[in-house]
Amino acid sequence: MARASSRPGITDVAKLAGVSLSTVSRAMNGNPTVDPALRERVTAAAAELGYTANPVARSLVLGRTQTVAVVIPDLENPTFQAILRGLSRAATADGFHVLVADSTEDLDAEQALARATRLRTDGVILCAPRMPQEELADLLPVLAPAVVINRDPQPTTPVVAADYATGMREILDHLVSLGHRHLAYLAGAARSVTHRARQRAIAAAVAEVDGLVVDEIAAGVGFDSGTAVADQVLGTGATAVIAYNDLVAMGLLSAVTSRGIDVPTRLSITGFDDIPFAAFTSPPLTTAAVPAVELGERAWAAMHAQLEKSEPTPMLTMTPSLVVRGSTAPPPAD
Amino acid sequence: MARASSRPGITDVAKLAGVSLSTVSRAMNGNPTVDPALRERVTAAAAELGYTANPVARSLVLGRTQTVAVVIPDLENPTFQAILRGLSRAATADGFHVLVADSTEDLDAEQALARATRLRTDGVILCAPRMPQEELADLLPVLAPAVVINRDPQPTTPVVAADYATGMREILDHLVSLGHRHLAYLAGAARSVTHRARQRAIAAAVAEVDGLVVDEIAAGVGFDSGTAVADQVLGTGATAVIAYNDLVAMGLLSAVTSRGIDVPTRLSITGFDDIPFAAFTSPPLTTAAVPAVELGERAWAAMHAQLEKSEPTPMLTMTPSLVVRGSTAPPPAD
DNA sequence: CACTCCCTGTGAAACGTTTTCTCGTAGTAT
DNA sequence: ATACTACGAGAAAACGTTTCACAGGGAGTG
Repeated sequence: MARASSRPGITDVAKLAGVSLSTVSRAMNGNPTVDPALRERVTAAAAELGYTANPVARSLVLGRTQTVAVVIPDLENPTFQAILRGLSRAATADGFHVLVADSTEDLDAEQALARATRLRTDGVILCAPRMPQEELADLLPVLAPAVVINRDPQPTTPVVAADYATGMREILDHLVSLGHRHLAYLAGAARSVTHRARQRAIAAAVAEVDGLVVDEIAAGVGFDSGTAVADQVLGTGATAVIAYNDLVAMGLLSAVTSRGIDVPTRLSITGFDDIPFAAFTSPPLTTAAVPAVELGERAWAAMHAQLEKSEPTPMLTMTPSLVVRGSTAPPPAD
Repeated sequence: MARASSRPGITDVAKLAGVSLSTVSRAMNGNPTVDPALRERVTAAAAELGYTANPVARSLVLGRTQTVAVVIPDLENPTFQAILRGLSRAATADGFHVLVADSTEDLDAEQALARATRLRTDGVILCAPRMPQEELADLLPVLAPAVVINRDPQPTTPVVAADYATGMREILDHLVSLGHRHLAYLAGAARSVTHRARQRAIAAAVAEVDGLVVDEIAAGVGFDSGTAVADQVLGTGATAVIAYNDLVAMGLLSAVTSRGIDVPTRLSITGFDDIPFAAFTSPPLTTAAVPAVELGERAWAAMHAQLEKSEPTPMLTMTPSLVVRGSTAPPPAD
């Protein structure tokens, strides 16, 4: 007999309903080979006891946990927050749970975290823009099933990504069409895949547009990185600056504005991502909108497909859309 | 013999090391009663096989999962994001995993979600500002161990909360000291505990300050709610408006600015929370800074204390600090 | 009336650990 | 030399479920 304090087990239900455990299990799981009358008795007994099957025990025997892990480099970054949000809601809608692991930008922790969380979940969605490709290639097989976000195509793992190169090109074209020829690019994470995509777009634009010059300035990925490079940016004489992301753009915007430089008349600034607050700076930020929530949803869909139908999803890329707001204008006349 | 495809089990390690399962288990768990030489052999065998104990099986026998659930009403809200961030990092630092459940403001789903996640975790941290107290009181015992965020004290469950009444009072005092006597309060979630705390602070201020009038206007909790009530706010003739939170304040700020009303010279606006972007609106927002990250950290500490030492934490409240920025000024002279 | 077949429900094994209990061996003391 | 202690290792039970293999019984058919 079970101690009264503990949660009721399947045995308790069986005893109360006067059947065997197996019958209870089948009845609860909707197995059609169980007599309706018996099923009725069982569900009644279960309801009376407030019985719910222990998911841990189920997981052990079934070999699946109904849970997936999401590894994110930085929960503070609005883009990753949006990805997590889209993913979490989509997974919940399908009856799955989400384990969230914030690697806090720690490259070493990232791997370990991914492996560790995989052990208690059915798969991991990996958002690791800075992890070296080689390391990633080693990691993915042990993580399978996995889904990777914002990386180049992988041999065996579905990738869901935004097309940063195209988004970047749209920004470049926008600035060029405004008349800018001397730009500055605030590079973020040097090792990140999305940074290299941006560089490709820049190289292509420089090759195609006569007289276009783009100075690359090392910066970070946060607001502070933007403020920190303000003087350096102004020193280049560029008439427009392409920030690595909206956060950096906002930092730069704030710093140059406080130096008395008007945006956009004296200097144009663009961001990237279109985070929720990009529309509310002054002036509001021209940026390339990355559909982060949808990225998360698609990542879940790719995972779900592997889990249920063990059907691999092809590479899926989504194109950011240029959002022109008030932070860009033609270069000053002088 | 195990099929080659599967992960190595404790039996495989035992076989390779030439010992029994029990010894492997003891060796891996650092049980001191195992001979150093044997332990050596076991760890070597484990390393060779790449063995890691199956956490699900461990959880079943140990009765703990090393995982906690966090139930959040809305992953889109920056304050909840910050709470989650603080919580997640603190829990990870202590070797725990975090299951995140976004109830998407759905009151019914909230309960079910909390109960369901509790079954696969060791406890749940509940952030449910709108759940009726009676319902909460029924729920908490079944969730135990639990920690509640931003609610009034509960009989058996630790509560970690920001003192919204005091924060509100500081805002009120700030506006009064600037000379404002006619205020508008944009009420957010009418059923939320923090709304009632704000109301108490308003009532107290009105009782103490001669001639102080505060009009309460129903609004929501998001940016759009702020824009939606702009005309209504202007219609009251109030010289300063206290928004439910920064999001609402930003919406209002945006709407009144686009109507040509200057903030703060014609109208003062205050927010609440001090979300990351409150400093970057124009003008930057005067607000009461809620230490959300720390709230999350403390919530984890309270949970951890229950889990390890089964020692209940007393009610813990943190006081928001007034951050005066550019969105408040003395009322217009006329 | 008897045999076979099918449908239901039961018993038992399995999932991969931890841990208690027990046993054997070696060392020490009388 | 014998007996007792102590310590380390193995066997087995337990965690709570699912599911396979089997048995029992009822019905249909020859």
